[in-house]
Formats: sequence, structure tokens, C-alpha cells
Amino acid sequence: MQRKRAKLQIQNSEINSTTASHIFKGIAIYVNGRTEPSVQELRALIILHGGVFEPYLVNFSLVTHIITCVLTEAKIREFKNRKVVRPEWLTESVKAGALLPWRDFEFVQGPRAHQLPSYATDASNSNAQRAMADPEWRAANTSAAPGFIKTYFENSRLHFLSTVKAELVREAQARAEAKQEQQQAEGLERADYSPVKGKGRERVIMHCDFDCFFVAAGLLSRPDLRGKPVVVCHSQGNQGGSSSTSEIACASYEARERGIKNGMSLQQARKLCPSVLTMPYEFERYRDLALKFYTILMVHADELQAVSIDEALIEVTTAVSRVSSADPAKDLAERIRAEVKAETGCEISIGIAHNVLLARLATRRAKPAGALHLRPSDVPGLIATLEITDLWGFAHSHRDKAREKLGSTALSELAKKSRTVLSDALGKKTGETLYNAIRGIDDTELRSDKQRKSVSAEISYGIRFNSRETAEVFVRDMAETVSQRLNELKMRGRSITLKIMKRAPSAPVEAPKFLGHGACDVFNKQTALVGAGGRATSDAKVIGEHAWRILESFHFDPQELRGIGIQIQKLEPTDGPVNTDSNQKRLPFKPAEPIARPPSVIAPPSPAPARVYAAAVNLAGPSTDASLPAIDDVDPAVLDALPLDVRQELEQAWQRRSESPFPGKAPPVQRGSGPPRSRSTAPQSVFPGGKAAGLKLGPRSGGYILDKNSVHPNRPANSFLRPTDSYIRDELGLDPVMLALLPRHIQREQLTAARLIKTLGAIPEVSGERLILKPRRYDPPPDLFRQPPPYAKYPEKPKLRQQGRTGEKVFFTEADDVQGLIEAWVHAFKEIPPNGKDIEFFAKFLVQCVDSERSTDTGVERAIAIVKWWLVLLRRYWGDYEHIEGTVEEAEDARVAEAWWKAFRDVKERIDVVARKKFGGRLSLR
DNA sequence: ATCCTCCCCTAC
DNA sequence: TAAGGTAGGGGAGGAT
Repeated sequence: MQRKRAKLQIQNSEINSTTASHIFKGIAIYVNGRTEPSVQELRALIILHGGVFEPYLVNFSLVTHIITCVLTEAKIREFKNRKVVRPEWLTESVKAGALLPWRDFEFVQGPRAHQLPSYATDASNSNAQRAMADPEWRAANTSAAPGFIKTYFENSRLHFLSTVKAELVREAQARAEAKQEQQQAEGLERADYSPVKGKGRERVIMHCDFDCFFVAAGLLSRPDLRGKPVVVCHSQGNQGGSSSTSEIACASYEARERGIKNGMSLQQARKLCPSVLTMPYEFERYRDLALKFYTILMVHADELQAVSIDEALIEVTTAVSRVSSADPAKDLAERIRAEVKAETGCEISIGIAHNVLLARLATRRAKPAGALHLRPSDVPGLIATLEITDLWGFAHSHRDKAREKLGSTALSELAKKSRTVLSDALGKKTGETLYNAIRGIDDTELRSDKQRKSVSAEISYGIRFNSRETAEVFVRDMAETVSQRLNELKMRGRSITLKIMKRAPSAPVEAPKFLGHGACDVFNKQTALVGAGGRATSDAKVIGEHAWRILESFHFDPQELRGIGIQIQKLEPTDGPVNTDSNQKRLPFKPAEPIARPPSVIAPPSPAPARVYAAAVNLAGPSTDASLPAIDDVDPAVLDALPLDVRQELEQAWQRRSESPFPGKAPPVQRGSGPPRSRSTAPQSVFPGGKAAGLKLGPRSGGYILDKNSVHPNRPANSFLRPTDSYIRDELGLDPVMLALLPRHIQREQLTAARLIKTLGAIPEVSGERLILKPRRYDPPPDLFRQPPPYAKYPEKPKLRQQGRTGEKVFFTEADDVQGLIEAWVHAFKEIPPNGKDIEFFAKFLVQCVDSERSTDTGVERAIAIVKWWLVLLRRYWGDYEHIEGTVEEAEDARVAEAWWKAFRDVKERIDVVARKKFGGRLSLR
């Protein structure tokens, strides 16, 4: 193969000697399958114009683009993250004499409507079109409406499910904490004789799940509807609901028999069953029922993992061991079912097995209204009848992969595949999970102690903006929402991701689903979230500012937006109490008092201890947007005025720096053509010299907990959190106050290191990371501003303005070779950023073309032609950077590219503003 | 190797 | 009219 490659490369270079142009310079192309024009012709074309033809796809990194006319399903997956382009890209580029943007020729597989939900046809929703035509309706019922976010979340079933799940998880966690403490206490008292609990005994796992939860709940007050095809959805079924796109959240068994499925639209359901009846959501009732359900489960469970409002996994090994009968597990399950039925009036089903995987499988066979104990001997027989999607965690995507790469989706077939084969097809871990699952093996533990990693809010329904301003208001409101959620959890974050859904170019303006998002392109962008003083934050203004900046950086038309989400990561607990009147609905769990509990059942756990939030340090009030204290030397106004990319770079630097408790100055930022910044993993300075006046800072998040009895709300009791001040000071030789100022993870390191010193007398050189509290080198201040571009290298830097008329009006005449001029301009500024005055001049000229009183269609057309040409030029030089912005780029040419694209977008925006004013639309560059 | 980031995927 | 959220697991691919 290597020889073959080498030979072909020689052939390539022979053709190369007669190169006609260099438009494909830097491009390496692999041609996949049969194409029109043929591979031979394409190869000649590529080489003729300075590109590289890669005959084999041995190494993906050698190939920049893949050319194809058809792709098999398998290839689509294989090439998913590649630039796959139609051959016309090459032929058209040659015709144009310039490299056209590959995205305009991106290979896309034909419509895959079958993958979309049934309501998502291509047709626009005519009801929505009508409604949206009325500005008043629009202003009152879409994302532009005041209070939209609140009402939306009040009515969203998915939001409800997520919220309740989070609450249940927290309760389970609190319970686990309490239980652990109780056990520890008992363990101490009875250490001498207490037997090791449960060890050596096979686990008993139960998967408990309401049958058609929402429907069952609704039927409690509508007994006359029992036995009928009923669904829960928003639509009141006006006009028979025959044209309703309202989604069915839950269908009764009678409805399911008629083919109605959860997630269908009501209109679909009506077609299948015209007599289907609808019930409204009753969120508060669901909450009450779930509370009763979980309370009962908690009584019986050693361990409980909340799955959702109507579903939980419990380990009941102990409780089962206390039942003496022929089938104790099944008997306990029936008892639990009876208790839930008595308390809630609803049926649950319970799957029982020795692991989670099988318990979940058992539940399916237990339904409706039953309990089923799946024994090891039953497993092979059951598994053999199943499909891959019957396994928890495997859905259509894995099914498709299995079908393509493994030739089957039946577990009986997949059972013949080796571990390696499965892993190669599905990924390492997923393959192993599947391999084990087929054999009934699953050793996942029930976990109730997981800590939160992110907090987010997202809406992709009813998002319709007609202006930048409404979009901005919305984004900032969303930020407010996220901020509240963070505060309720007493969390702050250091990282923000904005998710944007934008109407796909091929999708109708009004989606098939009423006010839905329709087919969309999704954009995620993550940046550092920098609160006051460079610290983690939950401040709504700060979050809003970051989110809005990110959104703006995309320069999307607000009218095209269909979904907005804000996610906060890199969470830290808030130290002191945050002034939030927690209006969060907490599930009012109380110490369980189960109904008709037989004496064989273990005693209910004691309630969780009062949770105390110790404020380690609280020297200042909560952070606010207005006070940017720590970065003393930077005027906030200056900061604001910086270009986004510079700002973000600084912010990231601050963030890195602020690992130190005293966010003083950011580390130096390499700029321009200097050597690339070494992202040193060197230890962060723990105690910068000089201004230890950092003490004036506000509360440092992550302070250790001084009260040894306190328990952090979202963290299980953790021994490292427990040292007393005197222990820290006297035994470990650390300053407890200083320690409290450190972020939690550094505290942990410091404590560990100090303990090691104490016991070993020295710290082992583990990774060379920061080890122990001691003063460190002081980092010099950052290089805040861009170096001026090296003008001297370009003594005859051409100015666009020189070509303009000197009179009061700036205008090109027909005689001017505008295209040639722009080309010369762009070419001249290929290696340094363009001059702002030139851009200004150019923008004015174009705006005038569109806007001036004597502007005619030809003026507009001229502007379009010029902007298009500009676009072609920019894409020719910097096509790869077109959709990249705001990134922290080191390379000079990347900076230049970004500068040009920014200029382009700014100018385009200015023209669009005028065009919108004048014609109510934007310039189309297609 | 191991970590990090940026996705996709999955569950309810 | 309708209310398509949310968090975590994991894979790919690049940086360290």
C-alpha cells in the first residue's frame, strides 16, 4: 500500500508540473465511490489546480475533504465529522477561478423524514402561519411575550419531569446521608459484635414503576373514563382535536391497543382512534402521588435511586431477608404494590432481579399491575427474544449502528459477537456494556450520592423573535432563570454554554408542529463564566451578559432563532447564605409512616439532620455586576470596549489565574507572532506575593466547613471536610483561615499533603502539581492589548479610500473597477488585519448604494454584487474561518482572518439594517 | 496514556 | 392553537 501511494504521489507531482492554478492549494481530497465526473477526471482537475489527490483513505488526517455523489449508511456514519462535498465544488470552483466555500456544496443525504416524529412532515403549520400573521397574537403568545418563560415552564411537562426528578434525587441523597451517619454511629457503638451486613448475600433489586402514571392519576377523579382510550395532553380537543399538534404525554392501555403511542400528536391519535378522550395535566397531583410512592419505597429500601417521578430503583436485600416465605422477594414486592395502591389509588409494577439491568427487563413483563421476579435461569431464554433497543440505554442510534456494522439488531445474533467486535462497532464502553447485558451481567450499583455537574435552562418552543431587542430581553430573562436555579441550589459556576437552535435553511419558517422549532441547526458555544473578581458566579447580570455576547457573536438573524439554552458548568458551592427567598417547591417528605406495614419490615429511617450551611468566610455581600473588584488595574469600561475575542482570552486567563484565592493579575498573554503560549500546568500560585490585600474580596466559594457537624447540601458527608480548626492549625500546621479561602479541591490537596507530611515526613513527588501551602512566584501583569500590526513591513499599504472621489459624496463611478479594487485591497491585507477606516469607507459606500434617495434597483444590485464578490474573496483566503469566531487564536493568520470576517459581518449587518428599514428584508447573498 | 472539550445520545 | 427540558454518560479527536 505504501509503495502504491508513493507511486501515485510521483504521478501526482508529474501532473503538478503543469499546474494551471493554485486554487486547491492546501487541499487534500479523497474521492469516495462512483462520481460524476469520474474519479480520473476529478483527480486530474484537483492536481491541475494545485490540490492533492489522496487515492486511499488510510489516514483521515491526510485528507481535508471527501468528494462523493452517494454514500452508504455506514459511510455516512464513518464520515459524519468530515467535510463531505459534492464534485460540483471542484468543477464550480475551477469555473469561478477561486475556491468556493465547500459548505455551499456540502453533501447531504436525501430527506430522512422517517427519522422524524410523525407530526414533523415538511409542511408548514397553517394554523401557526395564520396566528403568526397577527402581530398582536404574536406579541402575546410567543417568546416575545412578557412572562413567556414563566408560563412556559409552568406548562411544560418535560420541564416538570426534570424538576421533580432533581428534587427526588436530592431527597434520596439527603436520606442516604442520614442513613450513612446513622450507620456510622451504630457502627461505632456496636463495632465489637455487629456482623457485616448483607455481604455474601445476593443483591435484590426492584424496579418500581407506575402504570401509565399521568393517565392513572387523571382517572382518579374521572372513574367513568376507566377502560376507555384516554390520553393526557395539552389540547382541549377543540374542533375534535383533528388538527392538533399537541403531544401526547401518556396514553392508557386501551389507547395503546389502538396504536396510540406516547409522544404522538393528538391529530395522529385521532386518526388512529377518533373516539380517543383527552385529559389535562395535573402536575400538583402527580407530585403528591410521587411523594407517597417514594415515601413507601424509602421504608423498604437499603438504597434508593430516583429514576423519575413515577419510577425508582431500590435495593431491598435486607428487607427481603426479613421475609420468610417461599418467594420472599416477590412477596415483598406485592406488599409494596399493595401499599402504593392503598395510598395512591394507582397501580405500580415491579420487576425484581439480582441486578438493575434485569430488574428493568422484568418490569416490562410484570406490567400491567404485577410483580415479576426474574431469576438467573430465566435470563438466557428472555434475552434471546429481545432486540438491542429493549435494553435500557440503547435506542435507535445504537440499533442503526448494530444493523450496519454488526448485521443484526437481535440480541440472539449479537450474542455471537466477541467483546472486541461489539466495542469496535459501538465504542469501548458501550460495547462492553452490551456484551455483558446479553449475558445478563450488570454490576452497576444504585447511586444516590451523585453531585450536580451542571445547571441549565432551555426553551425551544415558541421562540419567535422579530428583532434583536426582543431576543436580547429573552436571553437575559433566561439568564435570570438560570441564576435563580443556581441560587436555589447554592451553587455558582465558572463556565457557560449557550445553545442556539436556528431554523435549518430547508425548513419552513413555521414548523409543522404549532410554534415548534422544526428542523434546526444547533450551535453550542462554551466560554469561561467570569463573575466579579474573576470568580465563579450565579449573578443573573453576569450570566446574561456572557450569554448575550455569545449569541451576538454568531450574528444570526433573530427571526431565524428557534431555541435558546443556557447551561452553567464547573460548579462550586456557594459559601455563605445567598439572599434568596427559596420559593423552590420542596417535596415535603416526612419520616415515613407507611400504611399497614407488617412487623417484618425494618424501621423507617430517621429524618435527615438539619442541614447547616456554615459560612467559612463572608467578608462581603454577594457579588454584583457593577463591582469588578479584583482586577484592579483594568478599568471595566476598557474591558468592555475590548473586542470579544481579546476579552474572552483575558477572561480565560483570569479564570485560570483565579484558581488562586487572590485573583490578582492574569498571566501574560502571548500575542502576535511570538512563540505559542505554553499552557503551563505548573502549579497555580497559592499565595501571590505583594497584594495579599486580596482579603478585601467577597466570599470565596468552596470554603471548608468549620462546623464539624455540618453537612453540605449536595455532598455526602466527606471525611476531609471534617477537620477542626485546631486540628488543622496544631496537627497539620496550616492556617485554617487561609485554607478556608481556597477552593475546595485545593483544600483537599493541601490537607492531604499536610497529612502526608505529618505521617511520612515528606511528600511524595506525585505529579509535580501544586503540593503544599507556601508562597509562590508572583506572575507579571498581562499584556492587555494587541500589539499594533507590523505596518513597516508594508510601506505601500494600499488604501481603499484613495480610490474614492474626493468630493463630499463617496462614490465609485461605473468606470471604477470596483471588483479589482476590492481584490487588491483584500490581497494587500492578507497578512495584517484590515484598516478600520477602509472598512468604514467601504461600509458607507455600500449603505449609500442601498439607501441613498436616488438609489434604484441597480444600486441595490450593485451593492449585492460587490458584497458577494467580497465574500468570495474572503472565502478564498480564509474560508476555513468563516464560521469560527471569538475563539482564542494564537496564530497571526487566524487573527487576520477573524478581523476580515468580523469586518464582513459588521458591514453586512449595517447594510441589512438599512435594507430592513427600506424593504423590510435583508440582502440575500445567494 | 490521560485529560479536556465538544459534541451526540438517552431517559423520563 | 401549545407549552419539543434537563442532566449525565460516553465517544471522537485533539492537547498535554
